[in-house]
Amino acid sequence: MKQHDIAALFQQMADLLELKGDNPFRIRAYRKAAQNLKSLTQDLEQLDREDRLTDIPGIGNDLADKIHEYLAQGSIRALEKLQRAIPAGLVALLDVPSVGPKTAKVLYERLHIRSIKQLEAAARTHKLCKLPGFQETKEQNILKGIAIVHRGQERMDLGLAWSLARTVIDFLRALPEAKRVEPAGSLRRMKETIGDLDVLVASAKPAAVMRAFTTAPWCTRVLASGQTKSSILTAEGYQVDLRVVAPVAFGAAWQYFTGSKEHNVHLRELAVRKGLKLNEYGVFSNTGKRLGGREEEDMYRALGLPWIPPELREDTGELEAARKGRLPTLVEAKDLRGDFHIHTNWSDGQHTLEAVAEAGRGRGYEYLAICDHSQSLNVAHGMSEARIKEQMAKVTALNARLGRFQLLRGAEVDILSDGAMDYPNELLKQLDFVIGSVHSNFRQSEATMTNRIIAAMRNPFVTLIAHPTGRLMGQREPYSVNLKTVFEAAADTRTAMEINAYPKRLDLNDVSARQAQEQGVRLAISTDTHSLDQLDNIAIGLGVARRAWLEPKHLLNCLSRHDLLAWITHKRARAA
DNA sequence: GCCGTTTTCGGCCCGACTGTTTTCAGTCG
Repeated sequence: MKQHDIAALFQQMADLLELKGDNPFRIRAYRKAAQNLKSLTQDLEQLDREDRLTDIPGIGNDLADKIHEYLAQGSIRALEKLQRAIPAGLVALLDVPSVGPKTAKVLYERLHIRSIKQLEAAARTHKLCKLPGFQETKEQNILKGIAIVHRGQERMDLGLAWSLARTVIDFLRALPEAKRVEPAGSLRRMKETIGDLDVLVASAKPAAVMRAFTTAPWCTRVLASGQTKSSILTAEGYQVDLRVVAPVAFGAAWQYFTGSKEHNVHLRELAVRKGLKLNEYGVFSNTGKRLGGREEEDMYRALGLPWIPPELREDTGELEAARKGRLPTLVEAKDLRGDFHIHTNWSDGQHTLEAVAEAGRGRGYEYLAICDHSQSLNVAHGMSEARIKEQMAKVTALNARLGRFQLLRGAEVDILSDGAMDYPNELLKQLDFVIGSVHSNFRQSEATMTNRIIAAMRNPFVTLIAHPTGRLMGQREPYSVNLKTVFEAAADTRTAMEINAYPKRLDLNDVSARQAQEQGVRLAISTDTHSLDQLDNIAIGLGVARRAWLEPKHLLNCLSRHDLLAWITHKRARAA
């Protein structure tokens, strides 16, 4: 994906310009452009061919030229010039908490430090505190910062982040001084990974809340502690930021603390143009009169906007949509009538068909699709043809006793290296719901992998392509596949694409799912459940779907069982 | 470097916390 490469280069240029002490607004322009490139759902090379790169928000003539230069020649001269001027290691110093561009510049100019290793050595031998503006404390803080870098704390996946957040939130909600406690930040926006947790409390006694927070059992180190804001580290090394505000300002603070930063900057710019000022305490007129802030809605209403769901607050068009009254009616939990991609102990799941059915009915679903592994996937006890026929009979018998809630007879069928399915069509046609998945030969070329998946979609009995990129966050990179081409074929063949809700997968991701929807593809959120507690991950997948601007009409899960089966039959009939 | 229902030039969000300060710069989100 070229746009991601260019986004990274623009970020790098921003870092280098920062070290150089360049115009901060110019630096911001590079960062903003990088951000917008990452969330671009159009084809960058096509925009370039059509000379429409400046249609991308934040891209003007200058950056358009640089994008074109990279696409044509694979390099950007301006970046190379910067790289020659500024030693490579210097950028890495910015990773150290408490070291910003000014500090890094002094370190380089005075002590010729150009790597974290050199910085650590200088700090340990007390060379830093001899520098102007440096003292013992700053030297110690730099060493602490280096320790944090070395521990290399990875971002939390969304599942882990929510479980930690629940611990923190439950603790704070138990405090008598806390009137209201809510998650904020990227956690509330349901970003796929979370750097640190943000929690907001409304209280008339902030000091008591702060004291409880910084002495909580899961707090092992206090990074900062003030009247309204504190940061701590948990034993696992995760950072939690707490902000305490008066109840009258709760909405303003929740809006501010939820972000994203880009959304807030844009929102505040709109406010300035209207002669208003937004901050975390409220919305104010130019005479300083307070116009609101108790509820989040106050902040948007003052600008003539409807409330914007947190998952959309990424400055990727939501403010313009809000202004025009075109915000999507996002899918909600209550719209979901079922889940697909459920494993049982017939392959590598933990629970019986009966237990799964009971859990599905207990959640108020209309259906669950039982999709155990196919014969080739030996490591996951893939089912032989005889065995899946046996399972189908079992499901049919079970359904007779279930009533309104029903299990769908399905399978997660391997897409073999050549694009063939791992069961013959005579068997597939007997199933209600067929998932096609790539579980082998991940290293095929992009063209081969793309054709392999498209071949599966052309099979009339394949309903859904699961985890379409194969990534496992922190463990396995996505395989090479041209998603745009895949989506074209998906729309053409009426094959749905999965948003896999397993927290380390989450593919399609938010940007790709939005792109798929824009190309007319139907999507499905499914949990890939192997043990019953994982059915709860539907909330994580729902977050991705909402970040992708999806409405109920875009999702298979929102169809009744009757309409779902009709949708599946349509593809099969058309192929016949 | 971008951008315009004030503008093609002159703006560009806003505040908390820290450290080293006697009024503020740097960093962070």
